[in-house]
Amino acid sequence: MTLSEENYLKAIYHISDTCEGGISTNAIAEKMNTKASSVTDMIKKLSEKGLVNYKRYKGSELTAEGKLIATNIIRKHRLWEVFLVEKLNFTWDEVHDVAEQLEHIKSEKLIDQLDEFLGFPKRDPHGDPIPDKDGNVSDNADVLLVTLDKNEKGIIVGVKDSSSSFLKYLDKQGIALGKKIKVIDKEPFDNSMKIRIKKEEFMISQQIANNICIKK
Amino acid sequence: MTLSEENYLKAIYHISDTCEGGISTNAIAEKMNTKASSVTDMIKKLSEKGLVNYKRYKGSELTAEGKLIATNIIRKHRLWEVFLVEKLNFTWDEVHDVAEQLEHIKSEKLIDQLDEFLGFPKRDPHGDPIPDKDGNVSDNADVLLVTLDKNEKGIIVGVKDSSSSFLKYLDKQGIALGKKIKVIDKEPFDNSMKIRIKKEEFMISQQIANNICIKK
DNA sequence: CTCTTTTTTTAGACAAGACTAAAAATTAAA
DNA sequence: TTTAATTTTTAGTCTTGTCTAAAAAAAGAG
Repeated sequence: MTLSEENYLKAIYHISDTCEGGISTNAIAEKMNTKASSVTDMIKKLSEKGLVNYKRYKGSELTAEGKLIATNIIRKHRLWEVFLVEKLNFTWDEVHDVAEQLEHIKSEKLIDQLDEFLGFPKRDPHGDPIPDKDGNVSDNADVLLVTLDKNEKGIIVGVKDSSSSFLKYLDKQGIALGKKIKVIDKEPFDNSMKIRIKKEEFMISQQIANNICIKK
Repeated sequence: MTLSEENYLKAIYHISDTCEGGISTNAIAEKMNTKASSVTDMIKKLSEKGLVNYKRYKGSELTAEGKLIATNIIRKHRLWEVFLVEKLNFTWDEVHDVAEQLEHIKSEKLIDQLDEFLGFPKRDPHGDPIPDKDGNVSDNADVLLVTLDKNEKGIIVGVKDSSSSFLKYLDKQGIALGKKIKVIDKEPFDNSMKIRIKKEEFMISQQIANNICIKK
């Protein structure tokens, strides 16, 4: 696996998350910041290796093997993000570029031990789930509110913090299980967000958004 | 800096440690497991970038800038080795290949924070000194006995462990400050070594060798 | 000091991964 | 359904880092 091959698999995996069926060459090119012709070349190579299913003009799809490799890279990426934030005092917006490099380090022992060292975390600092070794990703339907981007919406299905003070706060704001929620705006600086619940719009801090589980 | 460029600088730095003057193209080729012609090409490139001084047929030498880059990579390598051994339960013979990858991760913050997280270690698990950010390497003349390879020799200049039981052991074996010592053989499996002091040959364990300081 | 051996460099080629420009297939529109 | 627009692929080129084979320089031997 070259670095480039790994990045293609990861890109296809991520696009597959939001789109159904075969992934278009153009979509991959956009994600990878490259040209469609380059994508075609690489897809052919990955296809020959049995990592994607590809038919000319019909788009691409990861095979089981390709998907396993992709989730493994994502697993590594997210574990490193946890490490950077929890152990090395990175803020959650600083981690991405470094994790993007670290995710390509090849050593099974390294990642297993890192996982243990971090206490087998379930989510990365952005609230995204960390896949297990076999590529199982804990139901992606449930995510933390904090991971939603501007204009995304979902339904409140749980909270992480269940202290009474937190729950009282939710009550006061009219935040309750089963309510529909939409992100109106998101402030990149501190990840506070303006949300709407039942025509009512208000601001909440990252800390709050970090503790609310959403089904997309 | 590409990965390959970094590896060349590192190789030249390491060869310079044992040899004086300009480093021969062949020596670099051997260290890099490549051919002399490839080395010539790369050296030219590094020379144009001002990282090595190079004259046709006369060998190469790192410039101050090249040396700084090399020591920085070595700094990263050795810090990661400490991390792997101290935090992730690697044994000291397992760390090299992984550190070889990690040393190329680019992030100043990462390495600064790692250094702090590890408590600003002075040596890696093999006893080699960790360069500081400015490329200063603490006097390389003193190393741990355990770092010597087969056939290397030196003079005993200190011990790390000064418990009485350890010192008694040394006494009994005739190991004392100022004695000349030569490594006759080294067992890769457990890093135990056969050493010679004054015509007397005997075996010592890695644990012992780890606590004896040598001036080469 | 000349001839041989070794070392180093040049010249030309190749694989990976990217790009541009042009051709082919698919999709959309009239 | 026949043309127009878009998407995808092919063909050919470029760069990086490597290689082999051959030429050039330096070092060693007689």
